[in-house]
Amino acid sequence: MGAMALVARKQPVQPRARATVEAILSAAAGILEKDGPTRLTTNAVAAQAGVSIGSLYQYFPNKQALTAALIERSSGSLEKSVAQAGRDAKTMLFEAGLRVLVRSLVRHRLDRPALEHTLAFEERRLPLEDGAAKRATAVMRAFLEQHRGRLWVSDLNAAADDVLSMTRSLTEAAARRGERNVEVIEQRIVRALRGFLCR
Amino acid sequence: MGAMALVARKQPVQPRARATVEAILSAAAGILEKDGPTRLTTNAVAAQAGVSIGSLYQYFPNKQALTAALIERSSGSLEKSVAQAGRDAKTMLFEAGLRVLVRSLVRHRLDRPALEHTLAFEERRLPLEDGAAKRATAVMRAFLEQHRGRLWVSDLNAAADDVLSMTRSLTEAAARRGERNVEVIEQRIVRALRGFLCR
DNA sequence: ACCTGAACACCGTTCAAGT
DNA sequence: ACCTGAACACCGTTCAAGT
Repeated sequence: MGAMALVARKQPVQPRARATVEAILSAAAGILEKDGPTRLTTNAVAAQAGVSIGSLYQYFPNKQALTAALIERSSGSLEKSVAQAGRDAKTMLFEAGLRVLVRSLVRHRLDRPALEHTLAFEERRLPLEDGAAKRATAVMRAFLEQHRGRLWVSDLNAAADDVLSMTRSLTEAAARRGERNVEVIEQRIVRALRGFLCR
Repeated sequence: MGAMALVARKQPVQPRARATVEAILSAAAGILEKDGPTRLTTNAVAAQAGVSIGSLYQYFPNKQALTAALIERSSGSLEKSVAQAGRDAKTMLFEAGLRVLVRSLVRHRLDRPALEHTLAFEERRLPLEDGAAKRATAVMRAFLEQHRGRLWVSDLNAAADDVLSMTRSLTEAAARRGERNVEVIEQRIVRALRGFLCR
């Protein structure tokens, strides 16, 4: 029994192996982005990466572990940029700080909308402890705490969660309509968030 | 070639056949809700519905058509309740009307959160012309139009789209945290929407 | 340490045969 | 008109054999 393993089975140590893992991950990302989860087959990934199916299973114990690795990679890069935005926001007034934080979220999502949308969906289904995603929420929470005085909300954790949800869904809705202007989207989201949080 | 068929292959005419289709659909909904899309296999659906796999394929040309049917069913019932809310809202002040509309959306989503979440995700991937979902958006658009004077927005279609997105994501976030109090959730969403739309 | 590809169980889908 | 289940191609995963 035991929960299914979702972490990499073994770390690549030689450069050749690192290249293999890299090729597998970017092939998976490409397929997920272009054709969606249905077409993400381990055989297709191995073929597109130019390695044998056996090599794939040497580093990933199963297909879900592949997706999990993509999620970790994505939320890792998100965490980085949100953390930086959080540091910048510390010395700013509420609205400017909020805008900087929102910008980092919008940029991340708008970078590869189709891929990020799928990953976000899978993230909720996979039993992974996504440390990076949690830390991104914590940054938002810390920002809200700093401005608690002007906020309406009682539960800061829930509020940070809601802020990320709203930002995600508004970014996605905009991307779906074909909007690409980060500033316009960002301004709209900040307005929605201000209405939600303040007063 | 040609796009994959997503509509029912043939309509059941005899009562026995209608019962078969009904059993298939509710088995599919149950599996999707309980175990998620990965476990939704045609064999599992047929087994749980108590019919042979051949019977399933008599009414649904492929697995996606099954999901498409669930989506149609869900957005059909959503449309109904949103349309009613829209009629009620017509004679109300802005805020009360908005609340009534939001309530119908929240209720629908909170009814079977896991199922609706999966269906919403699949809906974006499937090339279906979802008339009911579009009509639900149109109801919201009409409501916004009625109160255009007090709104900030320029593009009413985009605004209606955003309102539905925000409502969905905030409802989902709340459901994920275990919240079940419709009034509390509804009030929070209305506040966010007011901030987003007005001024 | 790393890679390969045949092999097996299972899933989507079809079809010939039934009532 | 409706139902059945064996059959086939394909996908996830393993494993014995290689460098």
